[in-house]
Amino acid sequence: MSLRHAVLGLLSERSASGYDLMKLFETSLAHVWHATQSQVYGELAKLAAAGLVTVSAEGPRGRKEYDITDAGRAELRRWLTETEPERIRRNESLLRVFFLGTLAPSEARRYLGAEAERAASGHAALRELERNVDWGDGALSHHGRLALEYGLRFTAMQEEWARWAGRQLDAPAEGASAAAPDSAGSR
Amino acid sequence: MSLRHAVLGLLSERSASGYDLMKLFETSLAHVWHATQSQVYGELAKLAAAGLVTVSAEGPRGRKEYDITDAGRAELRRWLTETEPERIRRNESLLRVFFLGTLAPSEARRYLGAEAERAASGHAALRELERNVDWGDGALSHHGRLALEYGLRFTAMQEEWARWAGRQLDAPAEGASAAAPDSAGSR
DNA sequence: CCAACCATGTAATAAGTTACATGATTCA
DNA sequence: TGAATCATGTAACTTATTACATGGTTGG
Repeated sequence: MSLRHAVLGLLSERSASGYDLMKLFETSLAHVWHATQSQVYGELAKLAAAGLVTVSAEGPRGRKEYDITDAGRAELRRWLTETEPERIRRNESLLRVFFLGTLAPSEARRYLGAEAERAASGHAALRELERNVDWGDGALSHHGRLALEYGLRFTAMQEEWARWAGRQLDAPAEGASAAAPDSAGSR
Repeated sequence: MSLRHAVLGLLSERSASGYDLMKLFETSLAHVWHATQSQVYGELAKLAAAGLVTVSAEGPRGRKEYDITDAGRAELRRWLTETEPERIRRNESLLRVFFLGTLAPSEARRYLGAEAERAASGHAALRELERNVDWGDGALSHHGRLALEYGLRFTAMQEEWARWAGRQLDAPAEGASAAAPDSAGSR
């Protein structure tokens, strides 16, 4: 139930409306936790009912500003310190790799090439983001910097892997014995 | 709707029952696409209704063996060659990083330390898997080898990142200027 | 004979997506 | 005055999780 904690986390930095939160989900959290508008509004209502946030002000156009409560902060803290993050168990790109054998070799190579490109452009987009974000806001953007570095390393790793995997397809399919010099084993 | 394609992909290698497929989801696809038993049985029924698989045989204990049909193979192929994989947009571990500022520094450091440990033990588990899997089965395990290498590189990257991020917490919070020598920028 | 394993399914609930519906305010 | 933006919500549907329910077969 991490959407709940994502909302609490954002509100722990500053109060915000559903609309404000959506913008945060689309910018700062875009690569980390996706949420739709209907999810956010729904979750805010549930959080308010549970007493973890309150409507602290109402503005023009029916705007409702939400504040995190002490109970909300306690729940955020409990989540961060007492629960383990769920491991990622779904990766569509990688799922496809399992079934590349059903394609012609040239098609499989094309897929891995496209993967490398996607990773490279993801990397470039993060570099761009790095230059454009105004660092120095709150703690959130300070830690966001750490997440961005993760993204940079991740996309770099993905590209390298995809290029390596592409070369494996060309190499003789002799099984595990063929450890590439470039393999993770070398680290 | 990748569960559907995961099932088709597995059946493209060999026919299987729902029970057999579940074992495959728990072993080969464990780190790549998680599915529950009720999802698998439900999906098989839907696939059969759609004509993408057929019940090719019935065995003891009500066992139903499923075969992929030509329409099923066509759909698998369409998915692999004509659609783009969905990017991962949810990463709970990384979401938590954004909110580490709400914790005491020692707690934040503990979190990143635990992340490094989790990555390291994931890496070790994959190394173990690498030694125990009998390579040389079908195309599926050949490509599974590629996915395993991805896992090895990924967990290595995660551990390195978590250790780096831990050091960042100790370093002065001067903002973006403090590029670590270890940063992705050095590559 | 009984434990382990094989084997399939349903029900209830939760989480996530897509589309729709509505309207106020600001500013050029 | 009209476009862009602010702002909230609901409905229908799909996907995923958890728990339950049932029973057959095999092998020590």
